[in-house]
Amino acid sequence: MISERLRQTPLYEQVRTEILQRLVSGYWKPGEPLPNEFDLAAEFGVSQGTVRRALGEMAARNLVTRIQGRGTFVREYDSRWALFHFFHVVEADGTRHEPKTELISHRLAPAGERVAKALGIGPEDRATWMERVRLLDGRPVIYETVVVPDAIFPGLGLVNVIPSSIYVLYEQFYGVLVSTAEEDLSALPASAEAARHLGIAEGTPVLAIERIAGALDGRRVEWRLSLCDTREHRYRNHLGG
Amino acid sequence: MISERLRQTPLYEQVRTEILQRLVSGYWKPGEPLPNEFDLAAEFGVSQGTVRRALGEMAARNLVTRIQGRGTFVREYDSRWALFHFFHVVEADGTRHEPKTELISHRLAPAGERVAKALGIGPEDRATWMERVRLLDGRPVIYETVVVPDAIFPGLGLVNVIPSSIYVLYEQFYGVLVSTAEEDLSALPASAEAARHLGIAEGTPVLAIERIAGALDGRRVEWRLSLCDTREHRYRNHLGG
DNA sequence: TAGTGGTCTAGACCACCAC
DNA sequence: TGGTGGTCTAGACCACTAA
Repeated sequence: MISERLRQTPLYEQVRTEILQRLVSGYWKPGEPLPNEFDLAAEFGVSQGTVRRALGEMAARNLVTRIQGRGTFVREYDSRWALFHFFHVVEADGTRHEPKTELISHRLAPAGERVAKALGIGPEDRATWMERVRLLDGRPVIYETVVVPDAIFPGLGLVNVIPSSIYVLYEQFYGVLVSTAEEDLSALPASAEAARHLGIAEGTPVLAIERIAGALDGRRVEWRLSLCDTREHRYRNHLGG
Repeated sequence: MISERLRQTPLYEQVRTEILQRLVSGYWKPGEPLPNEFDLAAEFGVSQGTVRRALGEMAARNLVTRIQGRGTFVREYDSRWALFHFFHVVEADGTRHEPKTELISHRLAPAGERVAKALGIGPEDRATWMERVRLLDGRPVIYETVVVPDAIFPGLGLVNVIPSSIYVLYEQFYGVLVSTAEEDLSALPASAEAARHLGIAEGTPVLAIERIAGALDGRRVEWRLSLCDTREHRYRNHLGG
């Protein structure tokens, strides 16, 4: 029950926050339908229109999916959405292809200064380190290092199989839904290691994407450094509109 | 007057489209207030709520600014908004600074194959070419080439002064409001020319941002190639949320 | 105080889906 | 056919701005 009339915050924001907390807490799980608007309105003690507004905003943020005639559903992780939202690799002609992923290494180790600072944890805190190569048409185009805190993903460093879409793993095994990312882009000469994995000469310019991914509840859950060979591919950004 | 009840498209979309066309056509000019919701509703033959929804969506897309107690205003170009929306240069520590701009050259010439293809014009069509350097703390960090069709910006190639924020010029002198951008990012070795302007060694990796900017009415109005020295600065992207 | 946008409600009707 | 979300309306009241 919401409906405190002393409110400084609008009712629809309170409703949105309450619904969000239920998603975060797992009270409603990905893929499940929410109660309909009238039931939610009755439960929260507001009108249907207020619930509608809250749900509409959540749909705009991709937290729920609304389907006319069927209902409102907790968003399931869609690898294509992620791929194109967080990783817009395109061919020179603008077409998009889904890269394949090969896991190179995978271990438990301290986070270290740089990652710790990015994720807001201690440098000695344990984390799972993964190295991967992404391939397009069988040729390596991205060499990346992914680091996640063991406190948030316990045991991930010991698992045998890491699926290609790691964000699906985060969601389905740990209930962590990645919803935001902050990326810092720069150009670097390829290190010896990166050059080896990408099959290019050491010192070749590579696009470096340092990403901090955030979960629904605002926690920073992943640090990632992607080194991209952009001689034949581009990283695309669409802004505005 | 809208309100055709045979509609396939919702009324609020028709209202939005009609208002957008008035912005594009200059019927309402940047900075000017729109009529209030009731007057617009009466003019279009819809209810206030429908106008409200149309305006709310336009506010979300940054086309108008709504201020409680004052009214709804046609958005004026805000250089800071653009800078951070289209060009998020950040220091290593994440702070943002507005770069200064120096115009290096400025001439009228054919668009050429690459630009013509990007802008959807003919390679022989005339265009204004501008070269600029952007500086942070007096040091060059970005060397960029900006090309715009003479058909859209007639005489720009002959003007003496080009202001630092070129998008303000587009808007105030030509009524062209840049609202979208598509960017392709890659890493390149600095050419001799870029190296000279950036004060770096030839072959140093630079971040290349090839941008096609779109106007409110959907026309592609600018092609731009920015070569960024990212040794001490980053280009930041915020996704999701 | 008058006028604006912001919130909230209540209810009608439509479009779509599943059964 | 019944239930869902989508659109649209009408009207009340609030919050903010400006004169």
